[in-house]
Amino acid sequence: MINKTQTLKACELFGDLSLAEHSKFASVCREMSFKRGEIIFQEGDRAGNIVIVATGQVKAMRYTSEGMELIVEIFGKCDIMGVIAVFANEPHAHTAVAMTEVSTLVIRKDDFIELIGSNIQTSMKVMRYLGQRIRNLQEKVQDFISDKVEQRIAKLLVALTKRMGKEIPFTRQEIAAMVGTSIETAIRVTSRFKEAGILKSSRGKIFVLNLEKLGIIAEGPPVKF
Amino acid sequence: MINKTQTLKACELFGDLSLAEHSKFASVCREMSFKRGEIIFQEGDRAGNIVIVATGQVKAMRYTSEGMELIVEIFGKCDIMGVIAVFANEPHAHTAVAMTEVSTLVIRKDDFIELIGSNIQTSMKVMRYLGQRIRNLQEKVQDFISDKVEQRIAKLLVALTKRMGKEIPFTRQEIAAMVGTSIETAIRVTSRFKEAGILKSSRGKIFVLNLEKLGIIAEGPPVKF
DNA sequence: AAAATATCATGACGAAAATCATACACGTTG
DNA sequence: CAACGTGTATGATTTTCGTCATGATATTTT
Repeated sequence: MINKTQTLKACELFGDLSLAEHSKFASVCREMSFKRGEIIFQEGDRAGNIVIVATGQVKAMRYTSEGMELIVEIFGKCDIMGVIAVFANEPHAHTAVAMTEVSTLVIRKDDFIELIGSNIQTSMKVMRYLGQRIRNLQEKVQDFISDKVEQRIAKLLVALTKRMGKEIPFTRQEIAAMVGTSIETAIRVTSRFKEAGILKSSRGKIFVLNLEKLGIIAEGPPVKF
Repeated sequence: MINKTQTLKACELFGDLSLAEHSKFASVCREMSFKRGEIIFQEGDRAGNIVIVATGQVKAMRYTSEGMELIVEIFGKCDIMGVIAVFANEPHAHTAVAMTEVSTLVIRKDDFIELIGSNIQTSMKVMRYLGQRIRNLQEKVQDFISDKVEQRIAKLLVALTKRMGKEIPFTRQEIAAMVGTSIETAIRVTSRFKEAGILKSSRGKIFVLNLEKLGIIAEGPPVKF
C-alpha cells in the first residue's frame, strides 16, 4: 500500500502545489501495483492513462525483428510514463514492464490534461521534466557513439546504484538489453568486474562492491593527446 | 530575408494562434541568419534565447575527449533550439552549428516563457513537440542498439532525404559524426552505395538516386526464424 | 600561382564484440 | 523425481569496424 499524498509530494512535478491543487490531483489518481514481469502497458495500446512510478523500476522495451530484447528507457521513482503518447495522441511506442515490485499512481488522460492545463506552474514543470528526459537520451546517444561496452556497462551500474542502491536486481540479459550488447558480452564483462572485486552476483542480482572503481571505468581511459 | 509571420505560421507550434497572439509572438522575435559553419550558440553558454529554425539545417554537436566530432541532433525547419536549456535554466549542453545557410527567428528567454505561460494551448503544443523529440531520440537509441553501421547510414540518408530532398549537402565526416562511426567507414559505406547505383556524390554533397533501395537497406536483413 | 588544408579513396592490420557451441547450476513444474 | 526452462559461464571462430598509412583531388588561403 502506498500513500498517494506522500508520493505526489515526493515527485518534483507535483511537489510544491497548493493544498487545494494537491488534493485535486490526489482525487483523480488511483493506485496500482505490479509484480516483477507484469506488463503495465503495451506497445500499440491506446494511451488512456499516464502512470507515475512511486516505487520500483520499470523498463520501456521492444523486441527487434530478430527477437532481441531492447530496453530504451528505465523509469524509477517519480518518473512519469505515457506522457508522450498522451500528448501526441498516439498509441504507446513501447511496452512498459515492471522490473521489480512496482507501485504506481495512475491518472486518466483527460484528467491529467485538464489538471495540467489549469495550472501553468505545473505545465512548466512538465516541460522541464520532458527537457530533462531529452537531455538524458542525448547523453545516452553520446555514450553509444563514444563508449565501449565495458564503459557503458560501468556507467549503467553507476547510474542504477545511485538510483536504487548497491543491490541491482537485474539479469545479465537485461543489462545487455540496456546497453545494447549481447548477453554473452554482458556476462563476460560483469565476470571481469567480479574478478576485479568490483561486484559480486547471484542469479538475477548484482551487488556493487566498489562504486568508485566502477566510476573510473565509466569515465574511460585517460585522455591521450 | 525571411518573413516573420510566414515562418511562425509555418511552424506547427505557432500555426493556429489567434491573430492577436500571433502578432504578440512576432513582436518579440527577431530574425537572424547564419552562414554554413557559423556558430549559433556554444556549449556552456548561458541560454538567453530560444532559436526557431526557419530554413536550413543546424547540428547540435560536441567533441569527445578524443577530439572526435559527435552530432547528437539535427534541427531543421520549425525545430526549436535551446528550449531545454531555457526550461532547465542551465547552460547549453551542445554547440549549435549551421550546416547550411540558416535563417532563424530568435526569441528572448523571458519573452518566450511569458508567451508560453500566458497560453495553455501553446504550452500544450510545446509539450507535444518535446514529446516528439523524445520519441525521435528513443528511436535513435534503438537504432544504435540494433543496427549495423550500414543500416544506420541508410536510415540517416532516408530521413535526410525526406526532410531536405535528394540533394544532401553534408560531408562524409558529418555523416560519420551523425551515425557514430569513423570517417573511413562512412566513406566506404557511401562508396559501396555509389557502386550499387543508390547514390552519387561530389565533394561535400550526396545525391540520392534510389531512395527505395536505401529504405530496404535501412530496414536491415530479412527476418530469420 | 604556390602552399596549405580539407575531402575522398583504398589497403593492411588488429581490436572489439557478435555469433555459435557447449556446459552447468538452479528453480519450477508436470 | 525427472524434465524443462532460465540464467550463468567459457571457449572457439568470425564479423565488423576502428586505426594507421598513403595517395589523389579539390578548395581555400597566402
